Amino acid sequence: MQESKTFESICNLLRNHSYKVTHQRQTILQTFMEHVDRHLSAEEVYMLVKHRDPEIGLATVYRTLDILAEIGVLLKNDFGDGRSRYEFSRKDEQHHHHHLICLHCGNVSEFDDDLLESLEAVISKRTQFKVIDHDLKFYGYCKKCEEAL
Amino acid sequence: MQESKTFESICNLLRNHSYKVTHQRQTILQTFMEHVDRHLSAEEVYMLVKHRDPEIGLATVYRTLDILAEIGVLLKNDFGDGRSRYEFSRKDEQHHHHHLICLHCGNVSEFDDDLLESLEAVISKRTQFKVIDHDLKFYGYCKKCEEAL
DNA sequence: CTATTATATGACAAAGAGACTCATTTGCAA
DNA sequence: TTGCAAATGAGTCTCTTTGTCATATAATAG
Repeated sequence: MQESKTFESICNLLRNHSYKVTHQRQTILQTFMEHVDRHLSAEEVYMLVKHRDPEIGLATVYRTLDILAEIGVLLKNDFGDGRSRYEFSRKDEQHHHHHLICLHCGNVSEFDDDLLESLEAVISKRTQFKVIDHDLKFYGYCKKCEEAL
Repeated sequence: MQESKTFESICNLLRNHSYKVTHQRQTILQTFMEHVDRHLSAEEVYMLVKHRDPEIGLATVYRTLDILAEIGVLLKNDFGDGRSRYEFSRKDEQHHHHHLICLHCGNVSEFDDDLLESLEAVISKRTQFKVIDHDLKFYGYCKKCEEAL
């Protein structure tokens, strides 16, 4: 079935795709796994990684995140704040979740729903567009900010 | 009711917001209105505007588009191609349309639907997030590209 | 119609994310 | 252990967008 995303399994995934498992990639992956809850940008990962190994360069972080996204470990998101943000992809999800983006603090939370499946079908029927994927974002205010305002 | 978006009405809208109606802004607006069908980027508008008045600077185009978006004439979109793209906002639309983005040619078409209204209600009920706006994009292949592939 | 003034403009610099370059280093297979 | 393709780090470069500032110009008052 679905292979659980352990550190080791991801290293194997890299090898299966002919990518070398360098210590930089391991450090970046490890760091990322310690912050699954957040939607980190490359720069943020870089900062966190620096603690563990100050030798790692920013370009390597960019390259590694790209690769992890390419082999399906991470998802690259654009929340409109001018930088890409990554999250672990949960392949077990049929249709990925939607994001709730706070206009005040920028925090991103998630929401599961499969309403879009039916909408994709409607689109295919009504238009000539073959839908492959979708991206749904909600903008508003998280509880904390809503209360503070 | 809803004021129709004529050139003149937009000029008045500018004045109402204490913006001057300069000849540059008029040229940019006029140019934009001749391409309502497309989702132009600042650079593209700049190119088109150059024909009419080669003196207009790129910064002015950026500033004007920003202003037009701010006063509700245009909508600023992010289709993930690394630049903002503008379209006329149709205030008469309760809930704005969604975009169908072709992964091959990059062309953007539109799709109307109000399914999201109910989804926003569900979110408000199930989470503590106060939804203000949403953004739904579908990625896939337009008819032309689908046939060509 | 002219003077006044705050706003807008154009040219250019600069910011910021991210991709590219290339000499050096390093997994890893033989 | 060796060989080499792949990866790395440092720096440069690109691209979109914003900032700066001296000059120009709408809108307004007179």
